[in-house]
Amino acid sequence: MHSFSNSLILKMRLGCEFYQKDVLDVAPLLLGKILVRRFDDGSEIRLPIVEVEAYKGEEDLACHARFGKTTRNGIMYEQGGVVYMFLIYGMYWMLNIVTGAGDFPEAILVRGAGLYNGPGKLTRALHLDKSFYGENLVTSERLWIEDSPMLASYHTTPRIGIGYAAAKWRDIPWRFVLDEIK
DNA sequence: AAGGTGATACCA
DNA sequence: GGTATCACCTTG
Repeated sequence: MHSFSNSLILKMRLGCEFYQKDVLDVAPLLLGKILVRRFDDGSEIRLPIVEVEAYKGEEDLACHARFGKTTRNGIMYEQGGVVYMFLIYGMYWMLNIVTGAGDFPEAILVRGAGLYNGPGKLTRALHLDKSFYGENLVTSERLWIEDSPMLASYHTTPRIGIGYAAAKWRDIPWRFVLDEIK
């Protein structure tokens, strides 16, 4: 009875309904969920998500959609549950989870999972790159997120690396960080 | 404190 | 076509 529930609950992939809500609702819910990367050889890396940031709409002056829809950010306008990848500083691919019901650009940057503390280090460790642009987390065989019964507290701060944005958006506390377990 | 690195987006 | 701009990480 105990082992039964372990294997069922701990390996439950999140469905589209999880992602197709407001980005500010989904972002904190993502903390503690298990990011799973499956490689061609069948091996898997499973890491609890510990840090995320929300980017919401064209009026959010820190969001890539602030100048409207382009080829790069187009996937942000899709229904939640797909992946938005972009390259930054010529070296690092950023992993973003698109959320919402569609026709509105919003996504969550995954900044940390497991022991990987930066968004660039995480994608390097998981071998995530441009080929994951548009990947569907509900159906993909190589990348998805699983539910976790973990209960955890978190705190919020302003987002990182967006100093160019007007104060209102620079200071808004849309970074969500899992509290350390002591 | 600063440099490496390249896709994207904009202008022309 | 050219150029400015980055949701970073490492090294010193």
